[in-house]
Amino acid sequence: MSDIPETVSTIKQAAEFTGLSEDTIRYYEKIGLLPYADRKASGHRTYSKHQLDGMVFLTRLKATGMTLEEMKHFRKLYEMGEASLPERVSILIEHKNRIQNEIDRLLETQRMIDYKIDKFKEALVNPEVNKKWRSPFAD
Amino acid sequence: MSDIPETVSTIKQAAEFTGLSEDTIRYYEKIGLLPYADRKASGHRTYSKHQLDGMVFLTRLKATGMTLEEMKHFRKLYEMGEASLPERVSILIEHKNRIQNEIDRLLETQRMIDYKIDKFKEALVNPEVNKKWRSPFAD
DNA sequence: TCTTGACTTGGAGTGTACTCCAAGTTGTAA
DNA sequence: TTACAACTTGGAGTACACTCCAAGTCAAGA
Repeated sequence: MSDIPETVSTIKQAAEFTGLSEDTIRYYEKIGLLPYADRKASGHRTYSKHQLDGMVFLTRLKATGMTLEEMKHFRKLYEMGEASLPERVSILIEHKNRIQNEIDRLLETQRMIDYKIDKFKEALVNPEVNKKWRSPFAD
Repeated sequence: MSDIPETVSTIKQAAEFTGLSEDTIRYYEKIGLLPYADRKASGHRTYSKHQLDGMVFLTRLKATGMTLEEMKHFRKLYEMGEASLPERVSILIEHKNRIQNEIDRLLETQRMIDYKIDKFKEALVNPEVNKKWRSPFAD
C-alpha cells in the first residue's frame, strides 16, 4: 500500500494547467480556498496531478457561478471526510439546478436576440419596417 | 400621425417592472447607459412602456454576460440611427455566440457534476469505493 | 396645514475577485 | 561566480457594479 509517486509541478505549471494565474493560485491559498501547498526545501510550492485536477474542478464551479465562499464551504466539508458526503451531494445537486436555471435563461435570451436580429435584418432590407417597429432600447 | 399616448411610470414602478433597483436605474443614467430620463414638472423621472421594455432588454443582455461598457456602446449605435444597424446586428450575433459557448460550458459542467454525484453516492453505499476513488478537490 | 412618503442630487462606501508591487531568496545555465 | 529567471511574502491597489447616505424638494391624504 505504498503511495504512487506523482509528478510534481511548480506554481507556473499549475497556472498553465488550470488557466488560473499564479497570483490567483496564491490568493486562493491565502483565503483558505486551497490548502497550504506542499513546499520544496526552498519554500517553493509544489502540486501533484491530483491537486491540479482539484483546481480544475474549482475553476468549473467558479465558471458556473459558484462563489469563492461557497467553494470554501464545500472544501471544508471535503476535509471533514466521509460524514459530509450527503451534504456534498446535496450541494452539487443544488448547484446543478442553478446551472439548469441559468441555461434556461440563456436559451430564452438567445431566442429574444434571434427575434431582434430578424427585425434588424428586415429593417435593413426595407427601411419602412424600421419606422413601424421601434426597437425597445432604453429610449 | 399623432403619437399614441403611453402610460407613464415613476422610477419606483420602473424598478418593479424591470427588477432593477431605483438606485441602479439612477446609476445607469448617471454613467450614460440610460439616457437622461424625462421629468415631470417636479423633476421626478417618468418612463414610458417603451422605455421600460428597453430596460428589460438591458437586463437580459446583462444577465447573459454583457458588460455595462458594451451595452453603452450598443446604445450609442442605437442613437446613431439606421446607419448603425449592420454593426448592431453583428454585435447581437457575436453575443449570441458567446451565450452558446456559455451554454456549452454549463452543460459540460453539469455532466461533470453528475459524474461526481454518482461517485459520491457509490461511496455512500459502499465506503470502500471512497478509498479507491479520491475526489480531486484541491488537496 | 400638517404629516408622511416618494423623489431629487452628488458623492462616499461596499463586496467580490482579483492583480500588482517591493524587497528579498532560490535555482540554473554560462 | 555571475547573471538572470523563478519564486517567496505581506500588503496595497484595481475593476466592476452597484448600494447607501445626507440634505433637501415635492405630492397627496387627514
